[in-house]
Amino acid sequence: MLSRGYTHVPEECGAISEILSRIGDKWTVLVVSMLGNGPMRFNELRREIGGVSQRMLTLTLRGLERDGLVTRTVYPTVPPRVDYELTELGKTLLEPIVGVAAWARANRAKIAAARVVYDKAANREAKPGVVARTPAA
Amino acid sequence: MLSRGYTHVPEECGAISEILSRIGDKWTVLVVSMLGNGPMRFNELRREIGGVSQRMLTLTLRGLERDGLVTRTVYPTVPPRVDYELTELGKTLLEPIVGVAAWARANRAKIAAARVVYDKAANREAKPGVVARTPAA
DNA sequence: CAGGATCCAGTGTGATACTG
DNA sequence: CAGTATCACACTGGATCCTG
Repeated sequence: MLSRGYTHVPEECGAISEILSRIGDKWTVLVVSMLGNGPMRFNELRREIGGVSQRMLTLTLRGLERDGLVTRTVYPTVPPRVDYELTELGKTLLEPIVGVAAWARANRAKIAAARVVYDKAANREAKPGVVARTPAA
Repeated sequence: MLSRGYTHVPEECGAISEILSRIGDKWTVLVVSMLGNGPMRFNELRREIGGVSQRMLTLTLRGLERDGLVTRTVYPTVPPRVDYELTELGKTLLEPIVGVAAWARANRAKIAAARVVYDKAANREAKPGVVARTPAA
């Protein structure tokens, strides 16, 4: 496990961080996951994901296209039809991504519990008798 | 995989998305990775990571602590000494995280190349003869 | 249907200065 | 050493309106 001899290369950190924040944005993982089931149209994705604005879905897809993770296929029909599909590179991303997603799903309860504990402790030590942090909500 | 019968549960998406953006922020993955090598002190982390502001490192560590992923141990000496260490839960996160990090490291060249191609194409069709997008940088 | 353009609010991030 | 406090700012993301 990372043995002990893990060599930290600062230069790589920048690059990796950048990619990480790409896939760490609000919709990328969701979109890639959905596309893992096969090609989808724009509004199809929009419906399935739910809660994503038109703008953000467009931006997310553009970004993924730019990074060579999805292809965008336009059928010049009327009304227009656009299919999005994972590239081979995109499909390889699927595996690590579902790994993280699985972890998140498996551990979100523990995390939620940890937060409750932490917040409670924070409130106690904050200033006993005074307002404290959580504003009632 | 994801077989075809992947069931999309919108409720889970919210929760997963939230966790994803937690670990998808700018420093979390880096910090967890470093801590994977064993406990570290505040400024030790700061130095090793490089480029992280004091504020952001503090915020990141607080967040991880709140989520039960790292422990914070204060030694009441002078000068003060604080050790950060992964919890058991934190260590389980290490595996999926290095999976993604490995993917990022392995494919950043392809991504960079894809961007060049995409941007070049975008520039050509943008307005032939005019400035175009990349602002010189 | 797909998505471009605009405007606006929230917040994530950083620089700096100060403290126990 | 290990923070906290404050400010300033860019960027993310959403709502809305418009077009081919």
